[in-house]
Amino acid sequence: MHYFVDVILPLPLPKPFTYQITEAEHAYIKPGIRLVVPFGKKKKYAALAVETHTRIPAYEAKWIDYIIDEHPMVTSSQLKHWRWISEYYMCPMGLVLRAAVPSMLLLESETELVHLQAPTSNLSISNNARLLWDKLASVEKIPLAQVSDYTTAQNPFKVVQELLDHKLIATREEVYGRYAPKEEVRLSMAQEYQKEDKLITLLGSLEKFEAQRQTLLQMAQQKQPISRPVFYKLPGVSKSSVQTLLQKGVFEATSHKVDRLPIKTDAESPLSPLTQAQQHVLEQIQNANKNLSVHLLHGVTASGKTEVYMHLIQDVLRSGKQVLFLVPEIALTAQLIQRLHQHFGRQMAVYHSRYSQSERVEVWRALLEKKPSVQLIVGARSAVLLPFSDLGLIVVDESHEYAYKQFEAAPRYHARDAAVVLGQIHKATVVLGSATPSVESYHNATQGKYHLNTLTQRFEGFQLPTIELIDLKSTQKKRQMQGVFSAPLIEAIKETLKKGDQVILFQNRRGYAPFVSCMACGHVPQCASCDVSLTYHSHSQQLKCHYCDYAIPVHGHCTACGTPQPRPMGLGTQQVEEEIVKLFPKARVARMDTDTTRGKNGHQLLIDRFQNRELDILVGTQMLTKGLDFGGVSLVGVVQADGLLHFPNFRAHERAFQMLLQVAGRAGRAGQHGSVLVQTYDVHHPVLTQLINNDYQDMFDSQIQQRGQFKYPPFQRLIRLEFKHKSFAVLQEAANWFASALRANFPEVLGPQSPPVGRIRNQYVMHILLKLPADKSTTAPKAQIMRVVNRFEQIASYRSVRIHIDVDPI
DNA sequence: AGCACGCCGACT
DNA sequence: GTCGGCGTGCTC
Repeated sequence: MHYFVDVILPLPLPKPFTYQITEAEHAYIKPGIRLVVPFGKKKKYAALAVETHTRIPAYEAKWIDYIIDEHPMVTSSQLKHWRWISEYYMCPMGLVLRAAVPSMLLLESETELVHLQAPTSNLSISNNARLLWDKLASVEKIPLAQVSDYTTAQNPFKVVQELLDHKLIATREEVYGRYAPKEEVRLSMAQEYQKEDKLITLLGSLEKFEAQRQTLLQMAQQKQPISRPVFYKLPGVSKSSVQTLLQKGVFEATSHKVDRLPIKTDAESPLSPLTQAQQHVLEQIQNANKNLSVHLLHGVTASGKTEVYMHLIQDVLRSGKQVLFLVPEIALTAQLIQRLHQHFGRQMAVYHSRYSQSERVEVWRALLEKKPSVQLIVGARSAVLLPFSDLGLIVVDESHEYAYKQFEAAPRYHARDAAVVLGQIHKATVVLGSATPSVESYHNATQGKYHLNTLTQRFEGFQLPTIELIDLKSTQKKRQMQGVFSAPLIEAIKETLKKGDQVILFQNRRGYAPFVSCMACGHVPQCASCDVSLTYHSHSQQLKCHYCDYAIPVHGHCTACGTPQPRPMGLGTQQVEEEIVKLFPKARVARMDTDTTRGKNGHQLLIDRFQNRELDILVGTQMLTKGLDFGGVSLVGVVQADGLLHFPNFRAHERAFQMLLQVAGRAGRAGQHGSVLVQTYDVHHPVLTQLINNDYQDMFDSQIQQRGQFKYPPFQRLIRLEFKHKSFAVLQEAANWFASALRANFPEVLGPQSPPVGRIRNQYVMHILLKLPADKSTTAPKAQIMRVVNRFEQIASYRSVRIHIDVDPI
């Protein structure tokens, strides 16, 4: 009898691969266990076992090398969920595996290992592990493939994993990677002065130096090294004395890696009581029919959705079940995470792609072991892929956010939809929260697919800002403009600054990217590899492409006709910033967009400065809209709303409404009355009317009517096929072939057409959009598409055309 | 996705 | 004559 195991390799392969195993291995291997398998001529991969069997394959199966795990690293419900993602989003399982599993758990033969110092002296590791670790101490780094040269262990991968788990070695990328763990400086008394007599002598000699004496006395009370910032805050401690004592060698400073989430709070503060309205929603959700477990929580700004979430979470945690709390982007959610941490710190872990590999692995393993310290997971998109075993509740905060949809690389999944499916698998309650729900979600709620819960009351003392439109057509006619600012907006900024309040200016750069145009011939410099105008960056004096790395210095002369001084055109945040600085030279102005927040803590630094009132005016893009609470802002100016309204996408109006309402919500949070001024050329635009009336229902009604009329979601499902090739002729022919092949099977095929940017990195791009009925299963149509893809790939001349499929594109 | 194999241009 | 460009096809 021959025995086989089917495995998923972390590669874009269409199906599992089959390897041969012994009878004993057949009895041992369970789905979810990792195996090391040979692949190709010399590569080795950690692969995931999904099935053992005795069916002899048509090819000669290779033997596996090793079994890594004793217990599955992936749970069966997790596999089920991954399969759904793989099938629904038409993406190979291997890529779901890649997206889900921290790379440290998917070691490859090239992975380089480095030796780390032991944190503690009493190690409980196997003999083989200790021998290998000792040997590794003498070399700088070794690739995983060569580990077998350093150990006599039968299963070198297992030994490596053991050392990784004990943090005795690390993968090179982790050590030198972009996301090095945060360092914290800790202070302690130098060894010499820890003896009481030495200390007393020293104190005596410092009689004339009261500050140093006080500082020293404070340190003498510390039983262990203390974090420097914490020490500074203690009574009697002076910063300069600490410096002096460090120089004298009385204190010692050591640097430690710390968890990004600070102190695990011992005393968790109790939750604040709910209002009647919140209590009502809470009970609605708790007492709902368990067969229909998805709830849309439509709560207006400042209605206290978070309080409801917290009570739900507390309840589920007490029942012993796990909770997943999804946020659109961790970096912009610091305030919320802090609040959750105050209440649930002991049971909570944050999971996020910016966390170090070892932190992610830690969370993964802790979840597998069902540890109470990770009963609540707060995370971005990829947290839906974690090994939950007993989920009771999933909260999707700001569920309308597009950041939940992965669009750059497969698997192109929508975390909100994946969360709904995950909830079904675990029979968990799913709460989708938003002040401006997506049209799809709200439609589902009105159709009875989701429960609808609404919160319309705001906190006491909270007033919604007044929203006013400024007609740019008329202010321009009356010559009431200074650059991009109208007289009423300038006046309002002036008044706000006079009051000592802060101002936010919002300019959505998309669709209005500033470019350089020659005044004489109108020439606009283009990217050499993409079909876009170059964007002007005044700080670096460069013209940059936003789609690739192409950049050229700004010439004093037009490259086409030689006329001096090409002029920047269009309107971007940078110009808004420059103009505001000219108009208000005394104001402290900063800009927040992807250019200024590149760094790891870029956002946070700016947000902190703004919150601490070190800035008066903040200019920014969408980034500003994400749930930030700034107490001092009483004016929000939208520099030009038109770019948002006329975006060529069926979701443009919905998006504009969401974005403008969110940005308006930044004005006047607690206690004070704020105002929002929206500059536009189109004051009668329905979205702007809906905005000033704060009328979500009207926005929804008009959108749902249009979506029905023009056959868009939620009435139709969209699948977008993207084709890329360096030859436009080949691409066009291939895309045309594909479109006609689809038309033979499907009634609604749009395209092929070139997207707004038709060439990126020297590759031409074409799209085909397929519409499928929303009320029928998409399994058969998707299989049909894959058959067309297979036929397509049989044609030699099309073979080099890359196809990407995006299900439910945004 | 990698990576080896293979067929065509710019060099010693 | 070779070195190396990247197009093509395979990996159980």
